[in-house]
Amino acid sequence: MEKTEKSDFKYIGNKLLTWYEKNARDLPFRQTKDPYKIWICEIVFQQTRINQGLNHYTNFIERFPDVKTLAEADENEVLLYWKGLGYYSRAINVHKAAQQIIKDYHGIFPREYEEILKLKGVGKYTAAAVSSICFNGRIPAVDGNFYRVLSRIFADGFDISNSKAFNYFSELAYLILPDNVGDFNQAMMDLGSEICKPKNPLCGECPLNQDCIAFLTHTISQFPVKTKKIKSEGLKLKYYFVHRNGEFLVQQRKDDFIWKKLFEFPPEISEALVPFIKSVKTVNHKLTHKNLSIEIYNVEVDSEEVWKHFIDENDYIITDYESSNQKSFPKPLENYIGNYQTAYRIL
DNA sequence: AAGTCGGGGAC
DNA sequence: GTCCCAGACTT
Repeated sequence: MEKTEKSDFKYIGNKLLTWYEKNARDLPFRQTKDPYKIWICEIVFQQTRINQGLNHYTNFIERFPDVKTLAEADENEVLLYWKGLGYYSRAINVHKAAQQIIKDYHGIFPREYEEILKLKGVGKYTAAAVSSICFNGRIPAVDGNFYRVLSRIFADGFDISNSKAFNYFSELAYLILPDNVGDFNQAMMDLGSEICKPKNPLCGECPLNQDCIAFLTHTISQFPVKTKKIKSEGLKLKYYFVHRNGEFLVQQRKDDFIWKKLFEFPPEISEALVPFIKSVKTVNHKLTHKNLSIEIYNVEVDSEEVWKHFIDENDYIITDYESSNQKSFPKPLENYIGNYQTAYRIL
């Protein structure tokens, strides 16, 4: 059996580039090769749809326009700009990486793939993306789009949930890799999100449909192959919204679990203080969006004396509706605060 | 090699 | 409801 030469399928990559010249999405980060901006963009859009993260990206770049500004910023302010995006370790890591660039690279963004890879929160995908887009690195930025597009083009049944999928589909990507790898990587993103979609792909409009084995054999629905993952058990959380005269108590989470370093309401209150609270209302916030249910006890404290007890005997932080905007809360709690603020102002 | 981390949109 | 998204990190 003759070994397949890499150049045999390179025309596919070139055909994709031709399509990309006419059909590239007009996105803010497409007009720059500043490695800082491309890096931030890649981090923001990890596991995140473009429409969902665009405002965050724009605001983040506006507030932290370069490595130095980001490195010198306070971590909580970085988290504030990440509010609502999810995967908050990305914000923590991106902040650390900026300091890493100042310390280890004299503030100059590293050009080599291996060096970029050393940055906190930067994995093989992101390193490849920055390297190819900003420094002409010849490395495919293999992500979920690559898995899907390549498995269809080659009608390849390799399980994309397999840990080895990254290496496997990297090999396939090299088969079709054209000269302009930076544009190629972005073209694969656009093709994957606009044409070669997970469900109901628009094969009729696909520039590669005559090169796609799955399309030609009418087996598109069979690719990619992905084994199902067992979903974890639902998470139940309980909070006390302890408030008085428009002020309420919060504390900051650790970084070892969900919602890293975000602010939350007290998850418990001391038994001794229970008799002194004015009223307790249970509000069932059915934030079951995933498998998450949150129970919030609305605790209004009547006397100044008891209120001070709460503060003195715990490490809670007093905040109010106005200044809570300067802290990053999990989305469900942010919604709760917003709703309660409305009610408070009306009453 | 498997689990985990958020939130939103499509279906 | 389920699935998926410009993945990386931990164990």
